[in-house]
Amino acid sequence: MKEKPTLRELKQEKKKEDILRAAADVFIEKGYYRTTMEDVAAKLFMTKGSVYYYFADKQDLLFQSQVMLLKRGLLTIKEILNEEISAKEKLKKSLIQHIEHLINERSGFSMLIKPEQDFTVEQESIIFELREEYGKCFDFPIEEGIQTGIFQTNDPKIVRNLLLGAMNSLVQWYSPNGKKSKQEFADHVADYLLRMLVVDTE
Amino acid sequence: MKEKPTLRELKQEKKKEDILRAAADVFIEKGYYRTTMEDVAAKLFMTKGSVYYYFADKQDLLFQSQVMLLKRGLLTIKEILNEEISAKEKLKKSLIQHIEHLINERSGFSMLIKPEQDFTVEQESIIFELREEYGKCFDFPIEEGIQTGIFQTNDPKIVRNLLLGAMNSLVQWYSPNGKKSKQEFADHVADYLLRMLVVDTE
DNA sequence: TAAAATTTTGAATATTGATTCAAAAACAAT
DNA sequence: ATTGTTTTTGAATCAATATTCAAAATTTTA
Repeated sequence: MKEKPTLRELKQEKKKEDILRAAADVFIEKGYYRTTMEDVAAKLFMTKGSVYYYFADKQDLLFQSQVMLLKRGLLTIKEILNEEISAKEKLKKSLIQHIEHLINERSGFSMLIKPEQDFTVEQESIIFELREEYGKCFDFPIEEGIQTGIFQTNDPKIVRNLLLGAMNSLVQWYSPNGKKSKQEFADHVADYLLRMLVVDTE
Repeated sequence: MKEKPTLRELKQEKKKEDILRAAADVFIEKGYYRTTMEDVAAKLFMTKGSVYYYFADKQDLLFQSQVMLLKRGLLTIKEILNEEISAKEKLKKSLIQHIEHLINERSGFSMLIKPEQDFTVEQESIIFELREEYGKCFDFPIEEGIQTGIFQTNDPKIVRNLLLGAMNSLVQWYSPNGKKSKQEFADHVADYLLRMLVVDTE
């Protein structure tokens, strides 16, 4: 049943890939809704009509580019699982792998709307201030804890961001149907997060 | 210079608030780009024209509703800072507060595009599968580590999600201009995250 | 090289949804 | 009740793009 792929088919495959890469790039940079089909086409010096020859519609482009990114990430991370190393090493390597994937592709599991892309500069700076102020509410106790020695870290800023990032992700995966009550859940999550700062058991 | 607010002005204030709340709700539920001004208006049994009487444009609605949410969150979290408790207590309380705020408002620091909102059901389920597969790559070593006793947690799923959430947030705040090299950075971050699982110092 | 198949083009169409606005309705003050 | 002010309405406008499509260009095949 296997057909030999003709030259043409190979070419077509390549073109599709190119388009997907370009699309992913632009989507990541400008956000899905703000990119036009022309943006994508322009990136490859084609016209939008051409893009439609390869892909059904804009949504298809988003979908397939997401699949591509995910598959690409999966490939490398799966290799790690097969290595002959301790679970801790394995996890650490996977984390590093994922982090580098994120940094390089600038694209995570979910697409973001960055407000700075829609707001005016004044609006943007106001939001920025508020977020800073909010962040400070975590920085203060962290700094205090470092002073008094209950927290151990050389990167308070990084940890702060990790804490906030981990929490904010809740919006996506928290389900109120779990076993735990809201309070219990919040309490446990807070404990796990706190562990990032507290190394010794008291 | 202070003017007594007339009945009318009070009413107007209230209406504005109502609209902002409604807008925030719909934005959170459907995502900014997918909500129309009519959606917002309908939520309050008004017509879109009316909304324009109170707000300049859609963007303004997004901006002001974000400000509202942020300010509301700030209010409660700031109180915690003034309490007479240890830094660790303070941080924990703040974390819990933030977590509950997130759960209740279903809105974090950034707006996300949830694929389930744009994709067809088939597309959605494919993406879902891939993400699951990806997540598993972290679950396996975590489970293994729990078995062998190097990891301590009763909530591997939660921790897994926290790890991924924290990492994915990188996309938003990581700057390549920091002191650390990419590798160093990834390594440190991974170490902090690992702390969530490893309680004892070896 | 000619015919057939594939790919590209860009203008035309379609749709969606934001924004405007003049008129109507509701309201407040005298 | 009358008049002036505020608010609401919904139809009309406007703009931006996604999408289509027939014709032109290109490539492959024989």
